[in-house]
Amino acid sequence: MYDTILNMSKKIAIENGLNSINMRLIAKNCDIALGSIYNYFPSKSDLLIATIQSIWQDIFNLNSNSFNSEIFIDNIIYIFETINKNLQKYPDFFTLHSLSFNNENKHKGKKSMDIFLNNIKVHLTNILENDKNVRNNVFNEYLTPTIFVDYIFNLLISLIFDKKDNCKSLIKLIENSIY
Amino acid sequence: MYDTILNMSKKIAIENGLNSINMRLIAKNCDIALGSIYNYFPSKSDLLIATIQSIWQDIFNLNSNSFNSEIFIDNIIYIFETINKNLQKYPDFFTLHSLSFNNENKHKGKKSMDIFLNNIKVHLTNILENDKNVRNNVFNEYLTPTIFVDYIFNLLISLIFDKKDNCKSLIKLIENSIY
Amino acid sequence: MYDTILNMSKKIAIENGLNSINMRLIAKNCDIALGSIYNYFPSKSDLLIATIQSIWQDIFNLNSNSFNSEIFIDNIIYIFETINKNLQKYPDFFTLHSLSFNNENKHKGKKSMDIFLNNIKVHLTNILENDKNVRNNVFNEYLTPTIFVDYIFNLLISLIFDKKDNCKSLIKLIENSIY
Amino acid sequence: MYDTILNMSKKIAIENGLNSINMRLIAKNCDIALGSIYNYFPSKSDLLIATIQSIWQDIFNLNSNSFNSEIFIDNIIYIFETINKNLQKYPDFFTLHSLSFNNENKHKGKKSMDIFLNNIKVHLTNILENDKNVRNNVFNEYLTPTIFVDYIFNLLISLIFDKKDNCKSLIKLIENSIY
DNA sequence: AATGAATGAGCATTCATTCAT
DNA sequence: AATGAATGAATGCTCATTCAT
Repeated sequence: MYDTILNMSKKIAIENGLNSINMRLIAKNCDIALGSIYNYFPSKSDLLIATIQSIWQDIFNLNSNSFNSEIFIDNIIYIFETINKNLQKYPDFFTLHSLSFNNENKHKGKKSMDIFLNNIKVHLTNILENDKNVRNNVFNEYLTPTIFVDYIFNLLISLIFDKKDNCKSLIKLIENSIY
Repeated sequence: MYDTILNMSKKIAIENGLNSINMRLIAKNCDIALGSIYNYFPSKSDLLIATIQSIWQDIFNLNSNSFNSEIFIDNIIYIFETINKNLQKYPDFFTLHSLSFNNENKHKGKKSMDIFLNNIKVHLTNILENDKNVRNNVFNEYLTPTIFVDYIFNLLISLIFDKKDNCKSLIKLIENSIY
Repeated sequence: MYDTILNMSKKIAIENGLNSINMRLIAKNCDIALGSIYNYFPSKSDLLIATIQSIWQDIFNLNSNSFNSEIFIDNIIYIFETINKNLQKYPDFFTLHSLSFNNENKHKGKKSMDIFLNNIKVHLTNILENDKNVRNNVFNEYLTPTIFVDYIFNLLISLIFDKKDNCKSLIKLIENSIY
Repeated sequence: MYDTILNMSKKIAIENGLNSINMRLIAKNCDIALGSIYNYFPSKSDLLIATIQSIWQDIFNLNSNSFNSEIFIDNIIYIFETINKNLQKYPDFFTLHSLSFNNENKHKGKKSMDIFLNNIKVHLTNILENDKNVRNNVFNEYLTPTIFVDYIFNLLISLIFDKKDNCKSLIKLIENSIY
């Protein structure tokens, strides 16, 4: 039941945007009583947080085991392709304009999300730091490996959102930057 | 009157977030009648679009004349600093969690915004293409100057949102990438 | 419109008790839109307070001018009869089990009510203190005229609530006590 | 189990008011299943009635044996002091704004309550009627001993609700009235 | 152009009660 | 007897929009 509700919430979010999620609609589409939702999610806010997290999990379904290369650039390609593959489950994903939390839920939701994404970033940073192909003098006190990974991750997400089918331009940028 | 309404809308948006904009509140704070707003903005949606555009304009208040250097990197620094300066008018800007449009308004609003930002990007691209310090083989069929500018712009905005007080890490990235 | 709503609220309160007041029912019975109520009463709580106060006012519609006797006992009779007369407007008054405010509204509502009732009590106390028929040694440090008036008022209300058609027993008690 | 539920209901009623009693909360605080309550109390209404009666019983825990004086006034003092002592178990008693029943339960609940209180009143009336210190001509066809006891009882309750620590003013009133 | 009262669909949330296990 | 998930009517409140004046 928990999953039924959550999946319906995800479905609605993806098809019509987060703002169109409302408890009545979910109940109706799940063919359950309105009150039943509250047995599993104490408030709409909680359901929203669970929904967003679940969508992110679906899309960023990468476990550390998957990073099978010691070459930074290969991992980026792997991530891009995995995400794109995962996104096939979400053909309407891009009407989902904003996966960010609103002000109230920011504190509750943001934290667990950041931890989740951070694991990937830390892993990437480790690989980058041990990548022997990186040329000298690429990093300094301002542009650290951590910040560089942040930047690349940021651009990667943009590519995804822009529905690019490859990340070759980003790869070229990385090559220019560090190899 | 148009401006009175628009400015109040901006004020509310910046202080409390886009979602807290509502017609009644604006009318009340402007000391005008609720119905009067509709003489200037046919719907809330239109007011929202105008509000967001105006905020962006305030923040990206760069006219092409301002780009006084032929060095790409100098223009980036100039943009970063100008935006940061403009932002001093908006001390609560960052409670404005999302400046994006919702589903309905997406089509209406996104377009004019893109045109606006595009002017800056085109200008930057021109400068980049004529920057003689750029090393060879930096661009290819995937990573074009246009796309590169997109990327840098993207990262620039991130720095702003993250309240960074300088863009030295981004400059270093650019140097690594193209000089 | 304000009065339409208030009167309907009073009607419902008197016929079915305070707890059966709800915004939808009032709107429906008034043949107006639910939202319209909120143009006049910002919240149910405010409507409730206004309702209770208005009922009390209707029932205790005594102005100081009406106290035309210098004899304490005559005023008590006058008050009893006036209230009973006013109550004819409220044949179902006694299903209104409790006219007290709930915890939340207590502070807001109780104050103005107390001021209202207090005026009558102060007036009665004045008359009592100047009533020359009162025998000696009736009051002491514990039983002051103010407290005595409180007591008598209290019993008067009980008589009203018990639908007594006269207050002769109370008069006898007063006579025993002070004359 | 019956008592566990009843006591929890009393606890909640006294700490937060009758209106905050709800079946879920009681079940949770008793660490039993929601449905189990219904094995002992067929409806919330029944639980409410039992709760109110039990609170009254706790407070008016006077058995006839306790009336050990033949002097009416001594019994009043005894009742006042006993009630005040019993109330020490209920430090938050006075947030319990109304111990009366709502419309539906009125008929069911009021009756048994009245019988309970009536026993005390009858007893007091007996004592009053046999109190040889009572002066002549105190009672007549309107003010009977029964009604007088009603009055005094009424005022006694008021003193309790007003958190008075003694009933000396009431005693003085009684002395004035009948001795 | 200006006004602002009226509208009413829409929303989150509560909670007594039922009933299959 | 005990359980607790499921129910769904009920409720207070919001707010974009309309329209007669």
